Amino acid sequence: MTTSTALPKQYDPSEVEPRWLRFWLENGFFHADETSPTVPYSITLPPPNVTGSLHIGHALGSTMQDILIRWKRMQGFNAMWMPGIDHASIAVHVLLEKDLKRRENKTRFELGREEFLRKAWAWKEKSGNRISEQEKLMGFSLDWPRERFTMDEASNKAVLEAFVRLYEEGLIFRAKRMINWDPSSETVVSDLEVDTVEEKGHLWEIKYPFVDGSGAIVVATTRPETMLGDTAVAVNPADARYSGVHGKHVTLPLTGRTIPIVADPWPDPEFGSGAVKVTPAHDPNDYEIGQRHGLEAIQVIDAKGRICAPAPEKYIGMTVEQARKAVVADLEAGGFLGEVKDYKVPRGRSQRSGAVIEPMLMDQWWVKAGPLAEKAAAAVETGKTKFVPELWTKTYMHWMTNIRDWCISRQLWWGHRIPAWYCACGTTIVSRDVPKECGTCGKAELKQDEDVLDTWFSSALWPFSTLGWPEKTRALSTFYPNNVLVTGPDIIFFWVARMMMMGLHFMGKVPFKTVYLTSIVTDENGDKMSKMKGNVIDPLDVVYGATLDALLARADAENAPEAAVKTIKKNFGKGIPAMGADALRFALAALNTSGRYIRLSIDRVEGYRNFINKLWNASRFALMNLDGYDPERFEAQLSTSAGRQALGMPERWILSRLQAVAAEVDTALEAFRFSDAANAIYHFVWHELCDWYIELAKPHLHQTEDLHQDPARAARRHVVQGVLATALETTMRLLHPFAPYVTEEIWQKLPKPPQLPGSLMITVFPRKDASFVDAASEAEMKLVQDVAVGCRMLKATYGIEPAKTVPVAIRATGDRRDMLARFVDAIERTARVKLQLGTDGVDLSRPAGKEVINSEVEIVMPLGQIDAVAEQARIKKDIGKADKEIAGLEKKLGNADFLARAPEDVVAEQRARLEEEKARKHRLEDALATLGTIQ
RNA sequence: GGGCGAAUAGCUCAGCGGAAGAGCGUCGCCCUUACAAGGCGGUGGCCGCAGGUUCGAAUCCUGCUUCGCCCA
Repeated sequence: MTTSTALPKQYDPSEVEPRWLRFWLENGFFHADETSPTVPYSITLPPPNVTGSLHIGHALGSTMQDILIRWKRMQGFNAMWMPGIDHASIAVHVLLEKDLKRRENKTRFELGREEFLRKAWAWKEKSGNRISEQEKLMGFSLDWPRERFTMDEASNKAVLEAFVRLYEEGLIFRAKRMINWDPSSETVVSDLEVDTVEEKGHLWEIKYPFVDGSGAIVVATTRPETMLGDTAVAVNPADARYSGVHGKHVTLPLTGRTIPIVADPWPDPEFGSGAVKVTPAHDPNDYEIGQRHGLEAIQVIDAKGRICAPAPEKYIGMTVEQARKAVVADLEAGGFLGEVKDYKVPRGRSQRSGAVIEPMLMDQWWVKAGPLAEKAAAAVETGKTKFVPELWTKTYMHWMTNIRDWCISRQLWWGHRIPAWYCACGTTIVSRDVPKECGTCGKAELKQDEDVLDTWFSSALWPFSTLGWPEKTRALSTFYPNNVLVTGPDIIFFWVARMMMMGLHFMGKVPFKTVYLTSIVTDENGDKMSKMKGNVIDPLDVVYGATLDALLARADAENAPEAAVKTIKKNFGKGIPAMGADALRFALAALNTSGRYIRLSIDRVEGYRNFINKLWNASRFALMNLDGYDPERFEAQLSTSAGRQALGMPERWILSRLQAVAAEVDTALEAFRFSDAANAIYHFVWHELCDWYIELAKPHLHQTEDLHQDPARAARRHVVQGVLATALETTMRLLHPFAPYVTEEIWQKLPKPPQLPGSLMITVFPRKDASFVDAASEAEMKLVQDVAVGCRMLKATYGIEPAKTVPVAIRATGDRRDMLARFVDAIERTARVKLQLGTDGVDLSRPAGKEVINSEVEIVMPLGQIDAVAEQARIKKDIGKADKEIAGLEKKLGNADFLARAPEDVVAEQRARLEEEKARKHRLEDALATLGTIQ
């Protein structure tokens, strides 16, 4: 019979997802009320970078957050998930400047600050909206009315407040120190934004002649051009070769400058000649040496990375590369050049622009990190904030205890402008508002600092600035601290550490109680995904599908290299089929084990799409067979013990299993073991509910003409309908945080008691109900399954079609025989056999397949013909296995130490196993013997 | 150079002191009226190597080998 609930055979996410997304948004289910008296549970989404679109790393982290948020929301918590976008100062600069160069062949300086910022805001508008849109499509239940941007007015207010307070407390200061300079973007970058890579270079030896004409000292360097700024030569005081030269002076070639030789522990006698040139203005180690010896720091490289005065006229204006060649040529011409060797040179490169970093001495703004780090380290040490997986604690602690001051000023335009003003009289004013006049000299002509703050400065305030800080808002008191932060381990230093420092400083409390670090998503070969490589999997392509042409067109628009195009053709030759958001989300959860990487491929997602489809079809089956089902009547029946007794074994079994799964999911999620939770549901749905329960339910669900004349059958049918509907309904709740769309769709269609809320996402998350746990039914079902599988195996072994029903006899003893007697129909149904208990009437001398289930149960399947040799081989193999087991157990039990020292229950267990295994072997030998008499 | 980790089925990974597991793949047989995005069954492991602790080690300890990552 057909009903109006007939569903398509294949689940179609594209039809389902938009409907429920709209429904959830229109009903405001994602929004949390800060005045609610219920217990809060809050997470702040790591704000995606405005330069990009949602990538697979976001999809992973955000899916885990949504799982937590939806789970806790269903558990009755006041769950709030804070959305937002990050302004990504330097990344936007790199992107816009590149674009500017290509389209208009201009630099940002030619365009001007105002016009550049206009472009940046336009970019933000477009890109920011796209990211939010993508997050919605993934089904993320973010609290959209609260959405924020790290450069909006409220954030700016927070940034000003934080800066001024830290300045007043002496924790922000301005100082001339060695910094990392990116000459391509013309800005400082922090230590963390510089990657040191070994590149091919040379080691040059240069002779610096002694002033007194007594020869020359040889120094080794990888950067000869910096010699223009040398102010000393350093040798190790322990280096006997140079003991006579301390305090002597040399003439610096090409400049004629006289510089001293100093004794300092830094030079490694093993390196080069053992003597090094010292350029305090352009090398961090040299700067240290300079500090120790009071050396002058002479800057010879300017902000654009070009040689500048006081270097000799001829080099001024050259790039570093050009100057290196020129200097080396001139040294050689002057006879100053010694040996030149190939050498691997460690070189700093900007993570963002890729430019070679120039260490420079400059005036910049700094955060004094020491005192802040001390508290941040203590908070983790005392367990106020925990890292999951725990091993990241070490990474965090190591950095916190070796903290360096944080350079926060950037010579960029897109960002929070530093709230500092300078007066010609030399006064610096740091203020929340634009100051009208100089407090020292009264002059009104004040100039604001041109620079902006490091993006991470505003990000560090994010967990509380998003909740209204510095105002004392209700939202802040309700949702701070957050319960969890979910982010990647790559930004522990950049972000997690700094939120800890700022949160503790300004709020007096840690910003989050747990930090869950996600794995890194790689391609199926374990390579990091990158557009340059062409191995990226775009989450929305997986959700909606993409043709190869579409993928190639995009790669082309992004100027992807040839190799990337090749990889795309290879990896996605047939394009990407549409998987739906649920399949991707579930895949990410199921693959998210505690390893550091998740190897994702389309095939893996496809497997989980099949799972979603399986669930869909199980529900479809149920809905086709639930006519006449009355949820209230069934609920009433379950609430009485008499009603419970009326449940059949399979019903009690599946409800018992359901409790186990609910418990597993709960404990797994508590421990952030997303894959365990997902796999528990997967296994339950596929291998218990579908493979067994539904199969056993089928005969009882069958609608027949005489049903109304057979009250017992009708009652039985109703019970089975109820259990099936209940199991599915509970499964939808359990699965909802992982796969919100399909579960909502199915749940809405399922018949259920009327008092439930209007959406699955606001129902109650299942808890294990011990009253449904039924060990006896689980044991009985195990026996049914073992026997059914044994029958299927025999059928498969003898090439009998699975669909064909054949007679089998079961030899069973003791209570097993009684048990089996009760479940004959179940075995017949699931194994497709005609079952006879006992071997009466079976001619045991005729050919038969035999399978020993355990010491008490054996299957005998009479056959017309039998390949006795093959069957003997099969049984012998099984005997071999039993022999091995027996030998191992006997050895163990023959060990007096084992008997004396192992716990009693373990010994008893091993003894029981040995007995069981011996009996099983006996049966197998019988089977083998009978087989020998056939023929 | 310093630190952190990983080596288990063909692949990806669970298990972390008392019977070697899952998913995917692979190989058979099946369009059995929920699902071929499916069903049924099978195959497949010196748990990296060498020592040690223990009655008992994939699991704890030490060393080695090989691969990652972070910091200098």
